[in-house]
Amino acid sequence: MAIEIFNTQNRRKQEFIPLKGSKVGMYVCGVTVYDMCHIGHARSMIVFDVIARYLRHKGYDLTYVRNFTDVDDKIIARANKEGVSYKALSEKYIHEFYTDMGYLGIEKADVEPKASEHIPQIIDMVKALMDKSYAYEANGSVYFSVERFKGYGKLSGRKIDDMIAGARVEVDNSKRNPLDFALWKKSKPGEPWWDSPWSRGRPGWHIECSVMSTHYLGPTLDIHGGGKDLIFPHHENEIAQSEATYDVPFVRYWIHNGFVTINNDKMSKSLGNFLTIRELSKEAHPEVLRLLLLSRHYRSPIDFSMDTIKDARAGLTRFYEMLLRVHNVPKNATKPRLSGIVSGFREKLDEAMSDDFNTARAIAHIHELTTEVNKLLDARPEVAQADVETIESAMGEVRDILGIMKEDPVKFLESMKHRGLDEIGIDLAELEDLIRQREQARKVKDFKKADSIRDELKARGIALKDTPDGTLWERI
RNA sequence: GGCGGCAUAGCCAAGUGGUAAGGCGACGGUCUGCAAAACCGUUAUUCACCGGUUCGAAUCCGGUUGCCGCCUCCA
Repeated sequence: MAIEIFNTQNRRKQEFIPLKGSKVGMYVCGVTVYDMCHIGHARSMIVFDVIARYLRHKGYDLTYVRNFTDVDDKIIARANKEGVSYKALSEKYIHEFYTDMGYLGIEKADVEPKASEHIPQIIDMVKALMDKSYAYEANGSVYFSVERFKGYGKLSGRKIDDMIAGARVEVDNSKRNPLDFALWKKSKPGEPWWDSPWSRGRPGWHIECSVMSTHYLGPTLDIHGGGKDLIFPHHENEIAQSEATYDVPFVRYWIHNGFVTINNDKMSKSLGNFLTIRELSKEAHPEVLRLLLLSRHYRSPIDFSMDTIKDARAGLTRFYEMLLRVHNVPKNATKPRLSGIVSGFREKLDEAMSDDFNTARAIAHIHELTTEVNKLLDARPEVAQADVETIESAMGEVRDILGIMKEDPVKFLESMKHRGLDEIGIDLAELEDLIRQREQARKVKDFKKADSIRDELKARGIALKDTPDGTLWERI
């Protein structure tokens, strides 16, 4: 099934046709490494991780490039404040980034370039823009002239005149037009610098992405992604720089993900509603976070709360319990029972994902699959040996595309239980003792005592279930 | 002020012209000592509001209201 992608450029879904057959080049704006990553970064990384996984699953030969911005005003400011070099600071947070990505199960990109390691290429591109009169020098800095680039504003749907009329453009006397942006910044004392024809300075923010993307993927990218907030000015400026330099379309498909909000507000430090991935890793299993962040379409805002975590946890538990059930049921069936259900599921999964990476619909299909399998096993609790492989292969597909269902069901369900136990402050030995007491009471039909133990545990957040194999517990 | 987005049941949420997916919750049932889990059934004649186009609209167009984002660093 052909993939359709919603292209920010024209706000329509379009069939995905790469420039060079099955070879696909995708560039995603990574992070500026001056602080810990938050849940908003997690969403963006997960969204593009899933897009990369799906493209590969569909057989595309993908080259995925995701950069680190490791020289920039915020990094320098923070490094100076902490009395360390910009390099030491950025390296520290790159390390933290990898820790978080590892936790979330996000695959590495094929190339992860750093701005500071591409200074010669950046200088070359600035030179080229100077030569073509798209850029000018002023006081040792170099600016891009937005008026010289005829398509300026085409991605974000803005007009230069309208923006100048707006009250919030910065005033900078060295610029010819307030919207012009720095390609090269002359460094102040105490800031990192590199020699250039214009000054000892450092690159502007936007130029690094134009340089590194084309350096690794060529002048036209199939896909360029990032958060919605990057549409203007960052991506608009990238288009201007790149198309002015190479005279070919910069990007075929622009993909932008929506924000994560908390109580419907964008996360920001000033609002104090900032949740880091590190903090969350104590609260939630990584697959729960992935499921939560993939449960809404990537372009919509997603609101984050303890309730939505709980929903995601319940959903994931349901999937693993179904999987475990298939494993545990007798393998006596003479004919496979799950093949029809599973092949239907795989088709629907592909249909959902090919429709602009609709992970929300894909997840709904996993729920439907779960219901159908449970129904079948309720009617007759047995499968054929082949059914185990069938369900495993379907879950393997889910794992490859969405990055969930990677764990052994027994281990997952156990870890969820124990994670919950710590949170509500119940000691495992105490719990097991209470369960034993209740078993004894039930044996002698002292249901009053049995029920009171169950009620007590329920009040403390533990639900018991009696099965033919004994009493099981789980957190409510 | 300019540009853009969103408004679907108690909650989360899919759905861009063909007669409202999925999950959570709630209620009834099967099962159970009773429960839980699982399964079955019920839970939006209707998609913020008002007009219009159409044989037909949650979906397209115009307007109104509310919320949000971008225009300054931002995933």
